[in-house]
Amino acid sequence: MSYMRSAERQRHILDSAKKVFAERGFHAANVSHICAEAGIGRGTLYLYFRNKKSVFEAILRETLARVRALIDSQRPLELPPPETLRRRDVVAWSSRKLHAILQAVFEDERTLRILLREAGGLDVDIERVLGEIDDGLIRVIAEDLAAAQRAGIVRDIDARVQATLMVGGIEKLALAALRSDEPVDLRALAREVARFHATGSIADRVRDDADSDPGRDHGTDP
Amino acid sequence: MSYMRSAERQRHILDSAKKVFAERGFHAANVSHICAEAGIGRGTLYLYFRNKKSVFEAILRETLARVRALIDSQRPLELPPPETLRRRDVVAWSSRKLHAILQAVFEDERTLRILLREAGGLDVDIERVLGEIDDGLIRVIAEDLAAAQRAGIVRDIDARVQATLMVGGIEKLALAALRSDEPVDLRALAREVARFHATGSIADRVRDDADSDPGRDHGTDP
Amino acid sequence: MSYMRSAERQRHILDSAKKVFAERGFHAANVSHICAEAGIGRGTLYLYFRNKKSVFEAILRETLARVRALIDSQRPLELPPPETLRRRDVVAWSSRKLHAILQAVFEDERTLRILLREAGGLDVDIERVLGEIDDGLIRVIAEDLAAAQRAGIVRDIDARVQATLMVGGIEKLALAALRSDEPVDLRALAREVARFHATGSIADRVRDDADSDPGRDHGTDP
Amino acid sequence: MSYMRSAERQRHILDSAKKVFAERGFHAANVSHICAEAGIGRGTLYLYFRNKKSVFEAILRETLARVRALIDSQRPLELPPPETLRRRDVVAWSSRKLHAILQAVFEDERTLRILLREAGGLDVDIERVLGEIDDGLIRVIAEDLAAAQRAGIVRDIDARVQATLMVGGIEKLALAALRSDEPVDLRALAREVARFHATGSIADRVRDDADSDPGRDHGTDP
DNA sequence: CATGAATGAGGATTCATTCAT
DNA sequence: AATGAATGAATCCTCATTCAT
Repeated sequence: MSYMRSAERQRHILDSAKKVFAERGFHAANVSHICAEAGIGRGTLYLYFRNKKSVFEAILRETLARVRALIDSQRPLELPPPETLRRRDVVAWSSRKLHAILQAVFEDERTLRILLREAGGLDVDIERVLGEIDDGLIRVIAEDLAAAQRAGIVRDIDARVQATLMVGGIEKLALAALRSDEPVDLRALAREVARFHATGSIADRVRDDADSDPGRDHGTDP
Repeated sequence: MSYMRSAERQRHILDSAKKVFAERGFHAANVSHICAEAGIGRGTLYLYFRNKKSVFEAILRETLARVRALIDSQRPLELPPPETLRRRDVVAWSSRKLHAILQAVFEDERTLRILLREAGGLDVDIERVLGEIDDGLIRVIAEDLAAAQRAGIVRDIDARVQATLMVGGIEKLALAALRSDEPVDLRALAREVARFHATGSIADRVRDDADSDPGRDHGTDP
Repeated sequence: MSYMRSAERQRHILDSAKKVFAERGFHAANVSHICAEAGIGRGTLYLYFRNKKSVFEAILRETLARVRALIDSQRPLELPPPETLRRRDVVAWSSRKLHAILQAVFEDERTLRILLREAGGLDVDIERVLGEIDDGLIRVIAEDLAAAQRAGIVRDIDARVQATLMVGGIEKLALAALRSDEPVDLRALAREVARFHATGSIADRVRDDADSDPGRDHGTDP
Repeated sequence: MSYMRSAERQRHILDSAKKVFAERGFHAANVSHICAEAGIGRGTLYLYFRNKKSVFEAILRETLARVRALIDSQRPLELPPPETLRRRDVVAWSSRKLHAILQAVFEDERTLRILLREAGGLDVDIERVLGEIDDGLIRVIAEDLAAAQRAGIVRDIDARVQATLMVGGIEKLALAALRSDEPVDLRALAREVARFHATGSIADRVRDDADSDPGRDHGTDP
């Protein structure tokens, strides 16, 4: 491969590496695989990255950077009074918001695959970055939830826990899709999660807690 | 190490391996580490297992076996009519149920750690087992949800998706705990998840979808 | 190669390595060369030594150990009064003494070759060991010289400098021999050096410094 | 780096290389280090030298050239009759002569360091040059010694062996100085060696070999 | 002439697995 | 059955050298 400007080439290597890491995982991916994919000599990679690990880290850091950009760009939401909204509006809005966030973070399916499959067992530096990505993503969602709480749209629950549950749920759905080699439709996932989390699963026929009849006390384990 | 009958010894190796895998992850764990932990010679391991991978697989298969046992032992739930229940009863019941399941599957923290951190990047056989565990766990929960739906206690939503979200959420919470080296309290996690999923997050002040004012339709993306 | 007891095998590897290092020098000697010479697999070497460098260091340390043993075994010499000796007796005695020392240190020609050819450019740890060997060898000789001084057999000169000169001289002669692929005859070298250092090179016809005519002072540089 | 004529630049590279080689030794010195020191691009070095080895060789050959110049410029010494000299005159003269030679050969401390530390373990071509330098240096000194012998100032000993011993001694002293990071004072070294070699170390109280009393036989260890 | 991006041969080292004892 | 010494395939990385610009 002929000359290529430095930044361009680094980008190219990163993309090739992303592909290889997504397909094989960190350990099964050899430096040789990456270089072959990038169409470069094995030594060339080391002009742009300190070692294999740092290529991987660079990929993760790009994602982390996107997450941070998201955090930085976040403005306190301007929300209408709850009385003017219907539940389906909230779900739709929340779904769109979620989708935007997911799209920004999981840019492409390869990134998604890498993030979902390399949960750990790697180097400690790498685990930290993975943790920060998780953390940032959860925080972004939690902040929107908190804003919605202040606006009276969302119940007064622990926003961070709620956000963690949403992220975990989404990732699990995505992982299932990846496992069956279906393409992952982030928009659909976002919609699904938004709906579930908004509505709750208990049927209306169940009585409200405030209801008079105390009945027998639940909650003791069998 | 003194005399030990074959089955006993295999058990012992498995436990030692579980400890080592939980601490270091599959790749960083050497056969030497495992044998040292088990107090046996390196050759001995190969009398009981075909290779390193199959030790790991055996650990996962034990978990899978527990999941399957759970599936097999599952009886269609006998549930009271929804009108006799209050929401908090449902949450409490669901929380207990969930906890029982999680406890059965994630036996001990080591297993949990292994399952959460080795999401992939490993061998294809191993990934399949991981997938089956996930699948089974989700199915068990989904079936209970379906039963609750039939009993009119749970809304008519996609039980499998709901179960997936719950599992994903729980695991994400657990992972966060593991990352900060806190012990994982499965009961607390189960309670949290049960509550969130039961109730939903939209505040009561938001109008019902059935409400008269049609307004313009929000939220359906083109 | 079949089983061999640990100490024996380490010895065997060390000998093979000594041969290879002597022939090719540290850098040109590959681990593969050493293992091929020893008739062992490449991994086996690492059961006995941490790495290539430490094999080399072990060889040097053996020599250092011999030097130290020499130092420890050194007893203050019992020497006859100088008046009972003739110069040739002193030379003969000194030559034998020197030879014994050289033989103890430079055990075999391989060791000699290694020590003479790897003067430096290597790792800092290794250079230190080389320095200590040099130092010890010089010290042993210097101590004998000092004893001879106390006995009035040797002039009152700086014993350490004298010893350094002797060692340097011997090594240079040996190196010249090695370069022309002659076998090194340590006994002959010792004799030569002993003679030169004993007698001095100025002819008798040169006047003694004590002689009357003071003349102008030659030789002290400004 | 600004414009520089070919010869000048080659000179500049050589000087930079000398510095780097002296500091790090041949193997630890990278082409990159040299080029960085010289302030040139890595490719440029190859316009002036065939490869890394030939840079090193060029440095050695410069020294060899100086040695040869010394040989060529050597005129048979005009020496006064020994009876007109005192021993201290001889030492002083010999010391100055030696110093002049050493200075011419070991031009600067860097050269000295390179020559002393890279005794071997390198390429065969390089070893030959090193051998020739040694050889030439010894020959120059030997020839002066021979002249002094002819003039009756120096005893009738093997001049070449004597010269080798002197060179070896000097180099060992120099090496010790280098090891302790002291600057090497060639003049002092020359003086020391001249003195030792002139005088010899046996005390006057030891009887002359010519003495009548046959005494006991020599050569048996005490 | 000068550059430095690109290259890939070469070498050290690790570690799962085998097998003689 | 148990061992652990021996193995060598596998892989990362360095760095002298080339060559397109």
